[in-house]
Amino acid sequence: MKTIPNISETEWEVMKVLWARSPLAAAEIVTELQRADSTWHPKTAKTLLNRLVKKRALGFDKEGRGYLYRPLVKESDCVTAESQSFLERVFGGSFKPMLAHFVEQRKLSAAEIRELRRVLDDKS
Amino acid sequence: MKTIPNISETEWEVMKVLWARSPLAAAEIVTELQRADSTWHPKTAKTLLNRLVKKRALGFDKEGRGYLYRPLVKESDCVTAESQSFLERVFGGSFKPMLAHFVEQRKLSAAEIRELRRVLDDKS
DNA sequence: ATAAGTCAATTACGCCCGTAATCAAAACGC
DNA sequence: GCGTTTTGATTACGGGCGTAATTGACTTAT
Repeated sequence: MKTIPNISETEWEVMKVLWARSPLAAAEIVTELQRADSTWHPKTAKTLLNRLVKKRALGFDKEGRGYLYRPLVKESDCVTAESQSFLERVFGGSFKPMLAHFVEQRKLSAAEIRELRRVLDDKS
Repeated sequence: MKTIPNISETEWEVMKVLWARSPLAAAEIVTELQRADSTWHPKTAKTLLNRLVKKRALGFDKEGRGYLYRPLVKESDCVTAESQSFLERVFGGSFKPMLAHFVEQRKLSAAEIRELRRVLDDKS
């Protein structure tokens, strides 16, 4: 059983790039990060890549002069872990209050609610 | 507009106690924390109380020999902030995939789904 | 009034995180 | 072959966090 490492807010951005497309070289990852937020500094990205490799969230294959990075953990597993932790911490683990909170707080339109209901219908 | 301070995982436990009942003295808070998790150490709790006061999540009134602590931020505001951040980070801010994920991953019973549907109905 | 107990304030410490800069090694251009 | 560029590795540094011990002030019991 592989345990999912803790992935910080900023690290998550890096993971998202690689979950969307991999393997990628460091330079490509930086480009991709900057497309979403131009303030990304290459050095910072490199540090995060190293940390993610160290915590075994990413792996790499040597490719000529550089590395090609790829995820070692599945996005869905990270999403599940993160969601569990959030639900537990904020709503004591119970789903209904969470749904109620989001529905309340986001003042959804009738159309959106219909859409959400369909999500439930699909699963019943 | 008061900005909600960042409240860490462990600090959140302390806040929950005071959101449930306040004001409380430090000793009472410790007792309450230990009811949920007996490994809580009083010194640790005190450190967290200090930090929460410093970041203005808690306030206190002098009461004789000690303090009575009380929240300065509303639970609902913290829940909203935390939920926003989570939704943004993990699901790119869109609610439907989040609902789908939870419903999928938790394999809810038909009865539970009916209950959830009622939450939606109440709001439409 | 002095000792002992009770709190709160201060200090500690190692790890994580955001944000980089510097160093070192390899490749490429000439 | 040698300097320049690329890119990975190491080092930096201040702040947050989890976990607590130490110190200091005030209270209380003897």
